[in-house]
Amino acid sequence: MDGRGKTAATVTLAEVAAAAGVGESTVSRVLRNHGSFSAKTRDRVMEAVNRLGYVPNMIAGTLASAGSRLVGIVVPSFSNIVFADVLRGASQAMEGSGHQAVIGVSDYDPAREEELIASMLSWRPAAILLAGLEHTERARAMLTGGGARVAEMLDIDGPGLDLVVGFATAETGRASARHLLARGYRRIGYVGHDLTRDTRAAKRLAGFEAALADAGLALTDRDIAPVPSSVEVGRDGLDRLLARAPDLDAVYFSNDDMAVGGYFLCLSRGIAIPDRLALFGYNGLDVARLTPQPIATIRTPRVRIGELAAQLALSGAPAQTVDVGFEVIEGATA
Amino acid sequence: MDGRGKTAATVTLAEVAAAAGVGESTVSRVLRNHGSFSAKTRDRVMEAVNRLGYVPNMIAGTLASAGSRLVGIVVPSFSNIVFADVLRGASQAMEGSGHQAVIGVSDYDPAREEELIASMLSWRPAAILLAGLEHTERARAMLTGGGARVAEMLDIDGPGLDLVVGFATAETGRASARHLLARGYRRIGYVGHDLTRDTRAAKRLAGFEAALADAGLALTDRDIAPVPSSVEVGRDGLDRLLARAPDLDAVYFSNDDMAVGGYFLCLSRGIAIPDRLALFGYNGLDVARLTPQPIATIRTPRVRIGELAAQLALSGAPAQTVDVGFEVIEGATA
DNA sequence: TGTCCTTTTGGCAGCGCTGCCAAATGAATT
DNA sequence: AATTCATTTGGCAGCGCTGCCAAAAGGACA
Repeated sequence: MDGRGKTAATVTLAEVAAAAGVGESTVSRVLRNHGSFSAKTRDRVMEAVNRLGYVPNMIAGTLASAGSRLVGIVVPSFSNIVFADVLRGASQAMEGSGHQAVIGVSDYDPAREEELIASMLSWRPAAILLAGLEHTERARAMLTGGGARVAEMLDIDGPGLDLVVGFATAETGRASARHLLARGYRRIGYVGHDLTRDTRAAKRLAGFEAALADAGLALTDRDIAPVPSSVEVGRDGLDRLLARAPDLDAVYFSNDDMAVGGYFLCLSRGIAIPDRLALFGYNGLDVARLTPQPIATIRTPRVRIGELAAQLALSGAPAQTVDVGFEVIEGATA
Repeated sequence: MDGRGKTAATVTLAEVAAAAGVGESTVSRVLRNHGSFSAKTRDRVMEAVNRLGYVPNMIAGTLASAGSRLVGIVVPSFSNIVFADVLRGASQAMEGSGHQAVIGVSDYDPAREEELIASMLSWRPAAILLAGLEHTERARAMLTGGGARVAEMLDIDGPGLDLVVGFATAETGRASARHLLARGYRRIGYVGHDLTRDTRAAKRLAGFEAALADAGLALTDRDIAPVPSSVEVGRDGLDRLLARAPDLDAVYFSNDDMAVGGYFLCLSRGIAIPDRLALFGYNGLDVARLTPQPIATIRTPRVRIGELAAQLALSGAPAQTVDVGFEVIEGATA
């Protein structure tokens, strides 16, 4: 009554063994290419496998051998290209090694992340990959249980649970500020999105402000919308900001989506970039590189991060923190 | 020697049962809130669960009960927002119902998709969600096995295996052509990306050309780059196309990323839109809606498609094809 | 207090596979 | 032909959980 009609009786390894006239363990060895068996036996087994359309049952295999080939990945969002890139890298690394990704979306909610971690752990994954270092107390406790390797990605500003692969998040904010200061900008504003959820954006801003403070300056004004980042939010945020502080000479955006929105606003309004107003983003997004004036931003090796995290976690590397660095893209908007 | 040290001995249900002084099946019933048990028993069990930090083993549970709570999803790419949206919708629908997504990326390669389907099937998923209707013969055969529900998403132009949720792909191309024709454009070009891999883009173009043919017209020229779509490829494609056919009055792009690239080229070159050249995209992307002139495009309910596909597949709905439709966005570039 | 029915509980046989061990087979050597 | 050693093979006990069934414990009522 649940629509999952078991019409085609599932073929089991035992049936394959019977059909091939060999023992179960022999079939198992052949299928996993593990242990020794004669060429003749292998052919007999493979013939039976193909004839019966046998599909191995990983569930049973995993239970018997303890240790699955699943890798749990929890990201805050699918829509943000940052996580898409990280996932792509991780997928690449898992390809071939026979691992499968079980993916969950936390929607930037630590409680939801905790839930997802709990249910992933119940699949006894070989590793769990997470974004950032901030997790609930209970999540940390579950993760420290020791069952699975843990890799925290993107941010290395703090202590990790096991593997940490990323870059110095606050430092990207500092670097952005230094870039603007070096170019002579002094009346600097900030346009951002929900910082309580996006803790890494908050860390960037903190770094940015720290660098300003080092130069004896402070943000002239800021506009922070309590919603997820988007092109639209960036555009409207800059609009509001300029209404309040028309004499800004530069704006730091919480990321490139936001900055592109700001850029579009300037285009529409005929605001000269960078002479009248400089823009600085974050992420090194494709679209931000291809606007008529490439947007000044910071590029981070996201695909590499996902790849490296998966690689290290699955290869049994010792607990460590890897700094993959970042790169300031000068662009033409600052 | 593989780094997956089982330091913390895994707590089993039997241990919880012993600690709580009840039988195993009682613990199982309490944990799944299934069957009957007294409030007192429940408290005793939960206390033991929390004290021991018990994490249920889904692998064992699934094996015992036959029928997993995993849902396999194969998408062509992570980077394309289309699939990110579909995944988001599917995730939403699975949330709460206790299902987990096992996700694989085929990179638009049917052979790779087949491999992924095979390995997902070995996890005995409750359902498999796929993009499009084109699959290898062997993939179709495996899917028809009956073990899992199948939902093919995004495209409904053809026969499906089980559930099909999407819209008429070729018709989107037709609608785009009709829109341009109705506005009086006659010298129309096409800028596209690798059509052998992206079969849905090919179907759109076929529909577009069919509608032109109905009006006694044909594409004036086309530029098809044998690479994945991107803003850059769209920009460069339009550049080449205009070099060859400077008198075009409108261009149809394979999608919005490409169209945004074309739009940026026009901005840089000072090409007046839409008077000198009209642009038409596909996808209804956020960024395309927010350019100074919103790009004419077609919006498809992608999140809804993922959501509906997962919903139907997991609720045991009968095999069917659902047309969720699409919408022409007039924009300001055509 | 005894009877009957409902609710609650525990025991245990699998689910399909792998890992271990012992047995069988074959090849090489005396 | 007998012995030794390496290779190949099969049997079977779990892995941790669920589903079934029978047994125990309560409750209602006579």
